Amino acid sequence: MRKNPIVQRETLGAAVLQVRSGRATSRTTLAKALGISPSTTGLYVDHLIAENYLSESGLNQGPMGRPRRILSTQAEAGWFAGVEFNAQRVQAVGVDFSGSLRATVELLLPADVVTEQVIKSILTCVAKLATTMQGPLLSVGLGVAGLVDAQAGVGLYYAFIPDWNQVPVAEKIGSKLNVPVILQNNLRAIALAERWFGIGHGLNDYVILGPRSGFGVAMVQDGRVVEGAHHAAGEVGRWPWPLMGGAIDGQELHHALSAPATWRRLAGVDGRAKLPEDLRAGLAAVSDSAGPEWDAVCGDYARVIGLLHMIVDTGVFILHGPLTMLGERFCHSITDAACALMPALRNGGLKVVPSTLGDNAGALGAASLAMEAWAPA
Amino acid sequence: MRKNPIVQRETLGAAVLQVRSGRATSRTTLAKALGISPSTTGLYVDHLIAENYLSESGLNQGPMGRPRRILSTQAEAGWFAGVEFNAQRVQAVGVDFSGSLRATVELLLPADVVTEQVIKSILTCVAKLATTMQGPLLSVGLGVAGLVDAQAGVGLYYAFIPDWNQVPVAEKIGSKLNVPVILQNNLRAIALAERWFGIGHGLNDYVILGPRSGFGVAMVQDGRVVEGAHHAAGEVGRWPWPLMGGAIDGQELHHALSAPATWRRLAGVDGRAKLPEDLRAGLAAVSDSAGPEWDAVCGDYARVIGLLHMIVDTGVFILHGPLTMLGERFCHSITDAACALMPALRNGGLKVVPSTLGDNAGALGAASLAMEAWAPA
DNA sequence: GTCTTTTTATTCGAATGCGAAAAAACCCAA
DNA sequence: TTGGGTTTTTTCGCATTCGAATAAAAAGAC
Repeated sequence: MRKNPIVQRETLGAAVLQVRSGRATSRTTLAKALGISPSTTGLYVDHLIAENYLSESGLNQGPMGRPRRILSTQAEAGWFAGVEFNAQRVQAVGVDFSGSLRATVELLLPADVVTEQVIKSILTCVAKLATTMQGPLLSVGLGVAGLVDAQAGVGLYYAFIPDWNQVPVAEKIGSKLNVPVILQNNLRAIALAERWFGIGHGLNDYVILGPRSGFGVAMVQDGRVVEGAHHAAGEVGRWPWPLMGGAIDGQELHHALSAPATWRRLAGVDGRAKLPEDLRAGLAAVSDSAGPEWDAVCGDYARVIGLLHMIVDTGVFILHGPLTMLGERFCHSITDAACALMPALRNGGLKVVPSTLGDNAGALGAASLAMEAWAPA
Repeated sequence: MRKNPIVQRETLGAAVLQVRSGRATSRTTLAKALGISPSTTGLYVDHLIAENYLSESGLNQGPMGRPRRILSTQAEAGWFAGVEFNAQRVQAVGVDFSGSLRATVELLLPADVVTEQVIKSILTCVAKLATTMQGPLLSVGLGVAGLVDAQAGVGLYYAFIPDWNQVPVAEKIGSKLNVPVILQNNLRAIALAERWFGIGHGLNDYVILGPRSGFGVAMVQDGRVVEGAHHAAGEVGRWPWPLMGGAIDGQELHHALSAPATWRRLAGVDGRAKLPEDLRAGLAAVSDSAGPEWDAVCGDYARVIGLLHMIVDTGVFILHGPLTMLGERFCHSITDAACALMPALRNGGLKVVPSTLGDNAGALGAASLAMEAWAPA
């Protein structure tokens, strides 16, 4: 047995993250990943095993030498809640300590929803999850629509809920549940979801494309989610459209490239046409991928993505939202169109891919927030 | 006298930076800035004073309590060289340990310059500076034209020097001078120059606008210079132009908004017209700030800046290069035009300002690189 | 089998950084 | 002038972290 008690909460949390993500599988690799000495790492691991957060699950024999003692997270050590909402619904997921999705809940919101109802629905979702999850709830991540001050835990503004203004969400939820509550804008949460559950695994630079009721992007640069000086990074939906239009008629990008607008353009109906019940299904039914409408839409996406790419130099664009139903062919058409429009992109590894995550990416991202923020008491 | 010898080079360097920047003026404020305990900070300061890097320069009495013992950097402790080049010239500055500009050198390059000549000219500049600077040379910062891998210390590519390809500049220079050599793209170096010598002081988010022979931007987000996954962040010069043009005629943004192109447009001459000897003077002579050309140019700048602003959400755009000669009126016109074109910007604190730094901003930025990287032996 | 090589993990003394308390330096008021 | 209040700086013991050496665990050679 070792000697010292341990205190560095932060480092313990970081260690668990490394193990959970699979970046560190043994004491030695963990030491390297955390940048601390092997001896200290041993102490930390001992402590985490004693507290039942980690366990050893067999040996891993390399080409030679003493085999590594494989470290794993203990799934039963507790769970994380990830909740995301917009004006229509609340989605929530429960994720065990190993990072596996274990439960899903969805709650529809009435048309004239107000702040207090949203808060209550969030709490309801977490309570429902709690009935199926085992172990204690460790922390809650929240993907919040609209502008968010993540640091302060405050929802600043959301156009589709009238009284959603300077709402101290983290405090409101946290005081009821007595666990840490972490906020982030829901699109930026999705960026984290890709890191933990999707294509973003191991990537340090990528962009989430979020054409939904509006159009926004979330950027990850050098492993960090970009928030912006006024929490508004990636709000390209309000770009003027067309980009070079001389006359100012108030048209903005999301009028042309939001998910409903895209459907209308592809379906060849005008602005007054009723949207399908299920937009995803409607988009999946778009079969024509060669007509002039298709080319026009892909060209528009290509322009936006190309411009973005040249600014932030990321490379991978991950398409989210209903438009993922258009599949690979859509992403390919966009890539092709971008290279055709912008010579500068031809050698530059531009890649557009549809997300492999489903409709609950936001909730998964919120759960990722919770996981990343957690540290043992 | 205290007890312990000190070893954490990194922390010593960070401490000096805090003092030099004026963010920390006493042991206590330094402790807070560095996030280490006051007791340890005391040890570090003792060490730095003993080694003659810092000194105490009097007392600062607050409203009550024991007065702070003011810490200052020792100007004579050594000096930093900052060198910047492009295809035309090499500029270099010598900065003393307190961060004051002390010497300037410029060297013109021949029209058909090749890599080895550039390296030699850089060394010549440093040697010239050394004759006027006192104390030992501590480190060299290099603002490199074109694509740069800062981490590796390699100049990747620069269009205007034919054999500038995968040049291990840091190694080449460092091995001659036997001091650390730090590289960065020259526009990104300017971003650092603004932090240490200009408007960027205290700002965490801003963008450098660099219309010169081309057009690029450098971004600072959350205090960090953005480099991009392929070292190409901010290369907006290759945006297609006009942005929404249907036909692909290979026109790109820098054809319209580079410094020479801007002069031509404002002067009302066509592409074959000869440029003035001194572009800065030529631009300063542009008196008409109301005609249709002026509006067109400002509108174009406004578009670019507006789009950028909505992506990265920074707020302050600092104009660099020859166009600063157009002064405040140019920046105001751009801001006005941006707000007119993009309703979303009207409440959002968009600010465009001309840099107060002169022609040697790049060299100053390179010196900032050197200062930021230095740590005692 | 035993010994060498290689890699991982642990032991143990040394030292670095921290926290709490003390000291120092100043103001102000009585 | 003296004592209380306030803030900065230093002292000092303790605990955490590190580095180097050691132990452990396997593969392969002989």
